[in-house]
Formats: sequence, structure tokens, C-alpha cells
Amino acid sequence: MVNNILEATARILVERGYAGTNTNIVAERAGVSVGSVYQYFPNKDALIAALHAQHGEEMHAMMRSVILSTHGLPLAERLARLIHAQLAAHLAQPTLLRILELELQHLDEPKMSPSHERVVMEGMLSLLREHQDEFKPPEPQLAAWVLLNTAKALIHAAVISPPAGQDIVQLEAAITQSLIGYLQAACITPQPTAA
Amino acid sequence: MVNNILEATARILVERGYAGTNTNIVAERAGVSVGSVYQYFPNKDALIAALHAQHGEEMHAMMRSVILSTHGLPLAERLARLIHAQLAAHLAQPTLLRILELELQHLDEPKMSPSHERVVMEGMLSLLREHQDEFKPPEPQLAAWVLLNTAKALIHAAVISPPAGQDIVQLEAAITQSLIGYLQAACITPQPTAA
Amino acid sequence: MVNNILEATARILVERGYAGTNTNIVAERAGVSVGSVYQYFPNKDALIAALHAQHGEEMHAMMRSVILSTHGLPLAERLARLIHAQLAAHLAQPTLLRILELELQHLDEPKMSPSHERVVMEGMLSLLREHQDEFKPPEPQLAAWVLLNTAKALIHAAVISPPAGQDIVQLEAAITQSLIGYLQAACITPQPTAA
Amino acid sequence: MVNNILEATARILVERGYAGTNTNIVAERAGVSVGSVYQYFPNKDALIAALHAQHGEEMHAMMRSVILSTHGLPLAERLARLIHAQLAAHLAQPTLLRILELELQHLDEPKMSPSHERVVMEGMLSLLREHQDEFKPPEPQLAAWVLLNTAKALIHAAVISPPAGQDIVQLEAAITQSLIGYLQAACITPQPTAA
DNA sequence: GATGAATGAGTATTCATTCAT
DNA sequence: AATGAATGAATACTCATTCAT
Repeated sequence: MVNNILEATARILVERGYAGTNTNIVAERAGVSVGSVYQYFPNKDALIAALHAQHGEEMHAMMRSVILSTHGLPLAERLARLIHAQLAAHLAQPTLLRILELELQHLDEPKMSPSHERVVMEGMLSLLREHQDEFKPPEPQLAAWVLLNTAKALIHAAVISPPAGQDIVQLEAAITQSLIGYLQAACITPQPTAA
Repeated sequence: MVNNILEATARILVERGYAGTNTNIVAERAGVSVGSVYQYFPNKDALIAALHAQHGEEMHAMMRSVILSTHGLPLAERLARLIHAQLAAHLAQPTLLRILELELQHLDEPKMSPSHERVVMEGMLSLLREHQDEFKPPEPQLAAWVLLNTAKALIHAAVISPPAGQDIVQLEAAITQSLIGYLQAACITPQPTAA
Repeated sequence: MVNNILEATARILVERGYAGTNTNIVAERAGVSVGSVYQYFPNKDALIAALHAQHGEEMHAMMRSVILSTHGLPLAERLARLIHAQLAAHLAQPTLLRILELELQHLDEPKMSPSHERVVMEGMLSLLREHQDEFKPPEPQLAAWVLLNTAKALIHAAVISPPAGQDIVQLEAAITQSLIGYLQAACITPQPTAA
Repeated sequence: MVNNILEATARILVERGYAGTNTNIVAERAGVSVGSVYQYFPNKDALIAALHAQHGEEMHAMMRSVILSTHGLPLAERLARLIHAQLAAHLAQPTLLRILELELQHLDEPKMSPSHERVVMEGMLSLLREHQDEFKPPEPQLAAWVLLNTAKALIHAAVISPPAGQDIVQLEAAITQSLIGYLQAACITPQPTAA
């Protein structure tokens, strides 16, 4: 039931935007009654928040899985893989993710951000720590913040308003270059010992 | 009158967000009647669009002015100055700009963005062209796109959700580093001839 | 509920006219909330249309019943009975019927009239056909049109602006005379064979 | 100026109906300012009333002229000429006249009717009196009322919803027949003395 | 007289939420 | 738990009318 409702919400959000999404329509589309929606969600925004949380979980899970499965590879490669996976996820359902992450980030930023955003930040920090012999940023917090925000913005832009005449492969490469470029510029790159 | 109304709109937008902004309150706050609001703006969204356009003008003007006044300096320095100016502008009224650029970008993206966004893109492209002996990106369009989107995202993030324990100066430096880093990574940097 | 709302609408329509009738007042008068009005009627005009349709049904039913119950009587008598019944109905609630049939005929003429108006026309045509040995109009369509429009107009006038110094009985007689007079003038009255 | 405004009102009334007619648009269309409209007409309905009055004058003048110019002809012929003239007038601008006479009759009926309606009634009464050796109705008031209302209704119907397959000439003949038919049925027709 | 900017009461309609069944 | 009819506060927008210039 809960999932049913959330799926309906997502579909309607994509079709009609936030303003066009209302609980009665969500219920109708989910094939349940409004009452049932309110049985599981205290109010309209809770629907969005749940979608948001779900999306956060997925992104987080994906990030963890990529990080784990690329253990041992150089940081540049691991970042490239992360970008690739994220981009793929956004290309799959661009509208919903755009709505959730841009238009509606304000709705639950106060509530949900702490839990999710922090976890992602932790992931990035530990990744940087693992590779501190390749790139050791003087301020890992700051570096993680730059990397995450840059990646997020460029992935969104790639999906929503890509520059004319570039294909996705080029965009993906450019995003990766941007992250690596930052790290190279920001870090006193400890030359990996030839040994 | 028009300005009065727009100022009231901006104030309310900041205080109550888009959803909480309604034409009656705008009128009341502006000290005019609803009718007068509708004398000058065909509908509620036109208020936001006007604010948006105004903001676009300002940002564009600022960019142009910085670019002109830094003529002759190296690209890295000029980008740093651009970042600085933009960051200053956003720090001055963070909430309004966040609302305009994030929450509400969808409201007029179709209408106004083309004109404004394109102008900014042109500015960046000509800037890159001026410095093609420092950094010559193989795909200037792509490079401009990366630079603009990265800068926008990091400036917003810096104002809205800065990483713990970093001051603005550090953030500004990091943003600049990110842009420069990307250019260094993406360009076959033509070594400026020693001659 | 639906009936409740329609009754309230009718009452308000009579008291305040179309311009003075608004959905909020209708709801209040019906003792329900505006929302409930919109649960059953898509918009204000649908209220009027429903009233109109209801009235159409009633008039049609009455006509049919009179025609059936006067089978065998001469046409003049049957027309007289029709007039009598219609006049009685209009005297019972003159204002509402005037508003529905005159002021508001334009609101749903396009939608509903076809079905209803046509049925009434059919009724009159078959009535004429039944009595073609008394009065055989060369153009039954035309004759029915004249009879219906004349009857309608005179009945309304009788209720709304009767001539000074005449009582209803005289008016009723005059209306009947008008219809019969037309038939006598328009038809090559086939003398009912003496045999 | 007054005429200018009235013409604009008429045009808009025809194009957009009563609901769509508002003083600001009337002023704009007339090429004057709202203030000027209010200089000459106390309120919106006064515009309609003036149009109504104007129309009344015209109809009355036409009636008088036809009556005068047909002096000496038999009543049937004179009625036929009246019908013809009225029908021609209505065919010339059917929408405006329909709106004035049907939809909006309620707006000024109370105010204007007395003056105009009475005059028309007087005209018809004197016409009947002139021909009392052809048709002498026992109740001239009643007869005039029937004739006027019947003519009005049939002329409108002829213009707005004519029966299928009949041309105007046939309708005009039918309307005349209806009036004559009524008179023949209602009057103890005094056989005009052969002498 | 003419203007038209300003007014603001009025109104149709929506939709989150409740609660009796 | 599920239903969905009922609610009514909220809101965008209109337009007759005024009045300072």
C-alpha cells in the first residue's frame, strides 16, 4: 500500500509537477482512497519527503556499492565510476530526480538533509582518506564538499540542460575531469612512491 | 509603483517561500490594492518572472563589469574575481537568490532563461577565447558549460549549506581552485612561449 | 444533497437573479459547504443547467400526460387542456420559470435544448398528425413551430405581464383562441365528412 | 460621445454577451476613458438601458411609420406590413436584438417598459379601433396584447431558431396568418357591408 | 470636461484534511 | 484498516466605480 501510494505520487509529480500534485489525485491514481493516504502519511509533504528519503537511500546504496566494488582502483577511476553510475540513474528518470533534488529540495532539507546528506559526506570523506597517498587535501571536509556539490550540479545539468553538440560520453568525461582537476589543483599531490 | 510591488514580492518570497506568497499579501505589503498589482502584472507568476529578469540583468551586468575591469589579468585571476563578485552578491541576499535560482527556476526557464542564460554563456566563451594561449579547451562550449554550472552550484552551496568549519574565504578559494583545476585538467595547456 | 443544492439554487435564483446567484451563497443556503456543491456540479452554470434540465423533464412529462389523457377529444380541446396545464405550472412558480426560460435560455441552449426542444416538437407534430382530418396544415413542421412558440410566449406573458383588467380565465381562453385561429387560417380545413 | 459609447457597447454586447461586457472594455473600444463613460451614464446597466431605449424608439418609430403609410389598407395587409418591417429589422442585427429583448429584458423592464411598451400597446389599440368594422374584438386590450406578444415571439423565433426547411418568406406568411387567424377566431367579424 | 490609475469588494474554484461509516 | 463524502479556509483574479490631475 505504502509503495503503491509512493509510486503514484512519483508518477503524478513527473506528469504534473508539484503544484499539480494533490492528495486526492494521488489516491485515485494509486487506486486507494484519500483516507488511506492519510493513514500512512501525515500530510501531503510527507509524501514528497518519503520519496525523497527513498531516493536518498538508493543514491546512498549505489554510492556504497560502487565504492566497495572499486576497492583497490585509483581515486580517479573510482570517481569516474561514481559519476557514471549517478549519471545513469539520472538519465533513467530525469524528471522525477530533477523535481526531487531541485524544485523540492526546500521541502524537506530541514528534516531529511541531516541524515542523508551527512552519510554521503562521510562516504566521500572516507574515500578521500583511503587515497590520501594519491591526493591529500589539506581540508578533507572542504574537498568532499566541493566534489559532492560539483558532481551533483554537473550531473543535473547534463541531464536537464546539456550544452549543445555534446554527447553524454563527453559530458561524463568532463564531469570526471572537473573533479580530478580540482583535486590536482587543491592537493599537494603526494607523488605516489614509485616503489 | 512597479518597483514597490516587486520589492514587496521579494520580501514576502524570502519570508514565506513561493507557496506562501499570494497576490493579496503582496499588495497589502506594498501598500497598494490587489487591483494595482494586476494593473502591472498579468498574474502571480509574472511577479516572480519580473524578479527573475531583474536578477538576471544584475548578474549579467556584474559579470560584464568584472570581465571588462579585469582585462589584461590572467584567466585564473579573472575567474577568481568573478567568483568573488558573485559570492558577495549572494551573501548579500542569500534567501531571495536561492529561491529565485533554485526553487523557481522552473517557473520561467522556458520564457526568460534562453535570453539570459545564453548571454552569460557567450560571456564565458569569449573570456575563454581571450585566454586561449593560457588554456585552450578542445571544446570551448563544453568547458564554458562546466565552468558556469560548477561556479553556480558551489556559490549556492557556499551560501546555503557551507561545510562545517570553513570560512567564506576558504570556500571562495576552493571554488576558484575547482574552476582552474578543471581547466588545467581539460586543456592541453599551451605553455605560454617564454619569449 | 443534490436536490437540496438545486432547491437552494432555485430559491436564490428567484430572489436575486442570475447575477446575484453565487456558489457560496447557494452552499450556505443549502446548509452545505461550497466543496459539496462542487462535488456534484462542475461549475456554477452546471447548477443552472441542472435546474433547466429538471424543468424540461417536468414540462415534457406534463405535455405527454395531457396528450395521452385527452386522446379522442378534438384538437381544439386538447390544445386548450395543454395550455391550461402549462399555465397552471407557470402560475405556481412564475419567477423561476421566467428566469430559466427567458433570461437563461442562452446558458444551455447549445447543450440541452436540442434533446428537450426536439422532443416537444415531436410531440406537437404527432398531435397534429392524429388530427389531420380536423386540421391538415400544408407544412406540419411550420405549424408545430408556430403553435409552440405562440403558446410559450403567451403563457409567459400571461404570467409576467398580463394586460390590465383581464383575469387568467380570459387570458387562457385567448391563448387557446390564438392557436386555434392560426390552425383555421393556415389549414385547408378538411370538412370532416358528414358520414 | 454618447453615441460613440453606445455603439461600442452594442458591438461588445454582440461579440461577448452581457457577462463579457464591462465598462473598461466599452470605454477602450469607444476610444474614450472610463471616466467619460461615467460622465454620461451613471452605471453599467444604464448603458444597456440606453441601448434598450434607443431600440424602443426605433421600433416605435417604425411601427408608427408603417401604420401611417398603410392607412386605408385592410387590417390584414397592415399587420402583414408591420410583421415584414419588424422581421427585416431583426434580420439586420439579430444578435443585438436578441440580447436586448430576451436576455436583458429584465434589466430595465421595471424602468423603461412603462413608457415604451405602453406606447406600442396604444398604437396597436388605435389600429384595432380603426378597423373595428373588419374585426371588432370584444376586448381590444386583450386582443392587442395577444397580437403584440405573438408577433414578438414569432419574429424572434424566426430569426433565432427557425424551423428546419422553411425560408423566411414562409415564416413571415405564417406569422401573419397567426395574427389574422387569432382575430378571425376572437372577433365576431362584422361582415363589412357590401355597400 | 476628460482622463485613467487606483481601488477593493466580490466570486468561482481548489484541495488538504477530517471523520462517520 | 479502509473508505470517500463533506468540509471550508485559502486564493487568484475581475471589474464597477472613484477622484486627483
